[in-house]
Parts: sequence; structure tokens; C-alpha cells
Amino acid sequence: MTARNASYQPPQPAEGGSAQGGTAPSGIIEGGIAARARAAAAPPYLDGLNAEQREAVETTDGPVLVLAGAGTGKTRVLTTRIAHILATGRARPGQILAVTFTNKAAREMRSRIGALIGQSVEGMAWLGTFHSIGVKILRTHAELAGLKRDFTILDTDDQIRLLKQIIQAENIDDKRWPARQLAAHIDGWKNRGLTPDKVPQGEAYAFANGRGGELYKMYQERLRILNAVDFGDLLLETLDVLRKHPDVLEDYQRRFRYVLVDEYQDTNVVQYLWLRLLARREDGAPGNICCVGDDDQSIYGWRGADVDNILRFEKDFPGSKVIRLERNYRSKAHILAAASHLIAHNEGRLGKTLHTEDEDGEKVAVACAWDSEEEARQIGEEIERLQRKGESLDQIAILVRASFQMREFEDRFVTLGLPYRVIGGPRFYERAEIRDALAYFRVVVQPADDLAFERIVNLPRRGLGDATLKILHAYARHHSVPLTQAAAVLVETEELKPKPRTALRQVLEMFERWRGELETTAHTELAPVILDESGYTRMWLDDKSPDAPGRLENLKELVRSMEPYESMTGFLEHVSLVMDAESGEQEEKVSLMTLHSAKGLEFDTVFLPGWEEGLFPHQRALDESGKSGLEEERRLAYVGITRARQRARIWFASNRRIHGLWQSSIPSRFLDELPASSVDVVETGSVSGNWGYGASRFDNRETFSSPYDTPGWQRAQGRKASGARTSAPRLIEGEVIARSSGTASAFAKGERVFHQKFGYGRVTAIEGNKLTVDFETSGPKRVIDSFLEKH
DNA sequence: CGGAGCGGGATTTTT
DNA sequence: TCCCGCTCCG
Repeated sequence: MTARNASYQPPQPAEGGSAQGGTAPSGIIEGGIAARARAAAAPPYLDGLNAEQREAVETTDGPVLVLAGAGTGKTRVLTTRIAHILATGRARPGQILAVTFTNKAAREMRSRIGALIGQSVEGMAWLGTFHSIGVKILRTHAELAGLKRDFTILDTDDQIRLLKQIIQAENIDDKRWPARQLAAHIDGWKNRGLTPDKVPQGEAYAFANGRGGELYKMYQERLRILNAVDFGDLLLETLDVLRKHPDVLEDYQRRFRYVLVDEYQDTNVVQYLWLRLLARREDGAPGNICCVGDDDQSIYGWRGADVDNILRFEKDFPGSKVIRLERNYRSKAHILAAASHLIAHNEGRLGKTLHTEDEDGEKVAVACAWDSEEEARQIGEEIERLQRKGESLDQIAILVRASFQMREFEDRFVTLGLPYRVIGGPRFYERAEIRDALAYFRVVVQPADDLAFERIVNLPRRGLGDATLKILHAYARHHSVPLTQAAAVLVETEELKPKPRTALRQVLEMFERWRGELETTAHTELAPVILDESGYTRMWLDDKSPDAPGRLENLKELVRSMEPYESMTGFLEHVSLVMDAESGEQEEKVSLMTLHSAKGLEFDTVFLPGWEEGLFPHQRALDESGKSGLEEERRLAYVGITRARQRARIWFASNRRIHGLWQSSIPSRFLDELPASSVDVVETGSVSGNWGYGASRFDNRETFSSPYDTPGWQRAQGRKASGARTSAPRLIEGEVIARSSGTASAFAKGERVFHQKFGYGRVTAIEGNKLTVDFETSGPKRVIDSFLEKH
């Protein structure tokens, strides 16, 4: 343990991330002679860890679950633990399996381990995302899965196009049974480890009158023919190989002496099965697996994550140790109190009590705006105020529940000239022009890539329309050959009309030429040549739409991004797994993102707008998943609040436009669940108080027998019991504020009415409960009848 | 082949 | 209301 320490450097203060500031607790605090003795000999990388963190680092053997609350130094523990395992000679870098969900997390871990042990971590070949490790294993044993080693990885877009082809080939109405939906089913099945033969009858029946399972099977067969896999397969097929080939499995079990898992609460069933298999010793006992996670931050249930995995850990891994990290190093006390009190309303949780030694700080502010426009305006003003006080815009974030909420903020920021960045929007590699360019590269490298070939044969237009493609498909299907090969045969026959035949021959010749040049030319030089010679660049140059220049710019950026890769193949492999591109911005900007994409980030100031029933908690989460949906929404609220270091400001608007209609809204039940003692109700002048809103709405109880007796929950139940959401009266503390008639409207054409937002007007048209009213001050608007009063 | 016009859908997102 | 994708027609 000591001999190697010399080569390791003291820990660097963690950059940004979950930096844990202040003084390091010494061994004395931990107490006990043994602890002191350990502290005396402690290697420098353990410096600054608190007792629990240190325990999590040093308990290397057997299964360990580290319950790491928000801001408790989770990444630090994970990386230090790896450094510790390496430093003490327990394993070599290649013997540690460390999995994350995102590439970003994997990158961060890699760089932090590097900083910790003061050297590069190239040896850590098995640090990566579940998917990248899946690919690695699957490529090695491709033939065991009926694949060739150079299989292609389809992204969601390819997947849907392929499914659509299958649905259409089966003469199923793809309008009634959209490929997207089938893709969602298939993903769901794969997430749960279900191969086509294992899909429960009832679920298979849910798509296309019982043909779901059959279509899934056909899809898998088609993938085999294409020598391709989708994202789900990277996990499921790998699992299948490990299950069916004990010798292969044993090989990996022996190799991975230590297994570490980040964000364990986000794992789905396949990932869980995968880990259980890999982290088992040859004698069947659970191996050295360390899962780090926080059940309170499980917000991906809707995409297959199974919170039960973390809740069940102790049962799954007998003899395991559970370590709780409860000291928060991020937020001021009031923020932490608000978040803790809120999340305590959830029933299905392991339970943690976060605490901080930091001062109280500002109370969490709750403010009300008349409508979403005013909400954006007020927040904009507050940001300018903070900016004047010297706060960095980089330290300010607005976290919304749904992306449509972003627009109003963007509009406002543009008007104010306030620099902002949207995080998590459409990603670089998902843009059409990038996907087109990549399709060209894919066909060059892999002529059998039918999906890529189809995407660009006729882009730019070459006169190779549906008719030609149909002939190609027929031939390819009949002879079981890829489309390019079918094309090569068909250009030599009379089957195609002269025009398309020449065009097709030219396309094939181009690809042949580029393929030859790939041998001699650097991929970074060839890429622009391909784009130019194919006419693809020309296509955008000739395009007069306003976004064409931007697309050309993106193409240039794409070529630039190929630089670090040694070959075209290497680059494409990277792209298929890492769908993000780093952009090096330096200007200070406010961040705008959804609550989901905020997980793992932190800011001094966090604005949380849109805390209204129906939006947050989102109605759909409640309708589709009931209580567990509500609890996941509440966890999302918890994630939101705990992003803040210094101040959190929650907003709700009394009126919001949803799908073009103005709807009145009521404050979120989550506001009821905040502790009065840590909240400040902010008077915004005009309207707060209109709702009788005040301290009485907050939760004054220290404890609750059941969280489901809060006013918010009761209200929700009352609403649910009375049927459809729009037909039930909406209540605030007993007062009816809106009533929708559902079918026939109580209003007549020409009638004079009053609306709380627009004032007086006259009804000009009626469509069910949607009325068009010509308002005296603001002109004609479409509104729901329930917000109108007769006058 | 390309543009207009229509209907349906409109949480959250990674790989 | 707004946006996307598909169909239909010239």
C-alpha cells in the first residue's frame, strides 16, 4: 500500500463538478484508535474525504452500495476508489470494469482518475458507458451472436426507418400502427431483457392486433441480414452471449476483479442482469461490485430504468454493505431543507437525511406571475439584477419541466440581449445534413450498409426515385444481397430505364473511386472530396432557405471533428456511440435546460419556473403511471432544487398557453410540500395573493403519517375520481375556479363575456368548449369556455 | 420530382 | 397554435 504511493499526487481540487470545499476532516473526527492509525498512514489521495466517503473508498471487497445523496461527492468517491484499488495493487487498470450511462460521465471519470493518480489512464480499457462496453464485448464474440465483427450500429432514426419498411412490407397500416410506437415497444422489451420468443403474449398483442411479437422477430432477422444491431442489442445480445457461453462469461468474471457502477438508480433490467453476471466470482459468490446511486434522483423510469434495482440491492447481493453519504457539500441549508422536506413525501425510498455544515443562506423563493410571459419577463429582470451584482451568467440556470417552456425564455433573452445557451437540444450528429454526410461515409466504408445507401442514393436528386428503389429492393430481397450489390448487377441489365441506369452507375462508380482513395488518402482529406463530388455540398449551396449557410457550416465542423481519429472507420465507430460533439464556448451565458438534463450539474442560482398542476407534476405522468409517476415527478423537483448552491427561485404562472389555448392553472402540489420555515413567498406586485397564496399553503408539519394526506394529493384524487381532467371542476382550497362543460357550451354566439386575462369581449364562434372571442382590448383569441364568465 | 395542403400530435432522453 | 410528415397533384 505504501510502495506505490510515491508516484501518486495529492488530489486536485475537483473542477466545477461536485467540488467539496473547505477543510478536510481528520482521522480524529472519524474517531477510534484504528481510524487514527489508518489516518497516519493514509495515502494522499484519501486526504479530504469524510468518514463515510473514506469508508466507501476503502471497503473494496464484496458488494457495496453507496447511497450518495445530491452533492455528497459521489464522483469523487468513485474515482478515488479506483485510484485506491490501483494504488494498493489490488488490480491492474485492465481488471477494473467501471460503467457509466453517458459518455460525459465516462469522460469526467477518466480525467478525474488521471488527475488523482497523476498519470494517464489509458490502461483503463473497461471504463465506459454500458453501450460502449457492450460493443467491445460483442465485437469480440460477434460470431456467437450471429454477427460479423464489423457489424454496424443503427441509431434510432435508422431503426425507425427499418421498422417502417417491415410494417409496410407486411401490409400493415403504418398510420394506425406507427413505426415509432413499435420501436418504443421493442426498446422496452430489450430493456427488460426480452428476446422475441420471450415477449409476453399480452404485450405482443398490443401492437397491430397481435402482430407485435412477430414484427419484433422479423426486425431482428432483418438486422442479422444487414449485419447490424441497434442500441438495445448492444446490451441484450451481449447478455445473451454471456448467458449461452459459460466459458466466455468465466473469462470476463476472472478478468474483472472490481466492478464499479455509476448512477445505479438508472439501470434497467438488462443492465442489472449484465452486472449480476459479470460481478460474480467463479464460485458463484457475489464479487467486488460497488454501485453508486441515489434512489431519490431516479428520474428515468419512463425509459426503462428500474428503481427497484437499487431498492433491492441488499437482497440481490447477499452480504453487501450499504454506505450512506449524507453530508452535502453543495447547497446552503435552506435549500437543502426545502429539498429534503419535499422528497420526504415519497414513500418508495431507502431514506437518507442530507445535512450540511454550511450556513442557512437565502430561503427558497416562491413567486407567482400572471402568465408565462410575465414569468419570463420577471426572471429575465432578476437575472439582470444578479448580473449587475456581479454574478456570473455561467452560474445561473433555468430548469424547465418541458422544452416548450424554453421558447418564452429564449424570446425574452433575445429581446434583452442576454446571452444564453440551451443545453440538450437537438444534437450535432442528429442534424439532417450531418446524418446525410455520415451516410455517405458509411457507404464508402461499408458498402453493405443499406440504410445509409438508401438515405443518400437520391440526395442530391439524381432521378433515382421510388420506382428505381423498388426494383433494387426486390432484387436485393430475392437474392439476399445488399442494395449496392443489387445495384451493381442491375446497371448491367435492361431492367432499369436508361436514365436511372446511368445515374445509378455513376453513383456506384463514385463510391468505388472513393473506396479506392480511402486506401491512399487521409480520411480528413477524403471527406470534403466526397461531399463535393457527390454534389451534396452543391445542393446546400443552391438552397436558398435561411438555414442553408448554417448547414454548410455544420458540414465543415463535421470534417474538422474527424481530425483526432486515425481512420474513417475509427471516426464512424465513435460517432455511432457518442452522439455529442464538444463545443468550446467561452462567453458567459445563462443556461436553459430541462430538469432531466440538469441532473449532475450545479449552479449558484437556479430558477424553477412552471410549478403548476398539470405541467409539474406533468399530467401525463400522473395519468400513465399514477402514484409512481407522481413520485418520479417529485424526484424531479428534488433534483431541480438540489442543483442550487446559493439560491433557488421557484415560479408559477396563473395562466399558461398550452397548444395555443390559454388555460388557467393552479400552483403545483409540490409547493404545498415545501417547509414553510425555509421558504419565502415573494411579492411580485401585481398578482400574487390572487390565489389566496401564502404561508398557509406550506407544509408546517415536521413529519407526516402519510404523504398522501396533503391537500395536493387529496385534490388530485378528487379530480381523478370525478373522471376526465377537463370535465372536472378545478379546485383551489375549495373554490371553483374553472369548469369546462366538455360537450355543449353554455355560451351563445354574440354573447358578451369576461375573461380573467383578456377582459371583456364578444363570442364570435363556438367549437365544443373552445370559443373564439373578440376581445375589446386584445382582439380575437381562442379560449376555453371555462375561463369565461357571462356579462 | 417537387410543392402545397392537410391531419395529427404536442413530456422527459441516452446510447 | 405550431410543426412535422405524408399524400396528392401538376
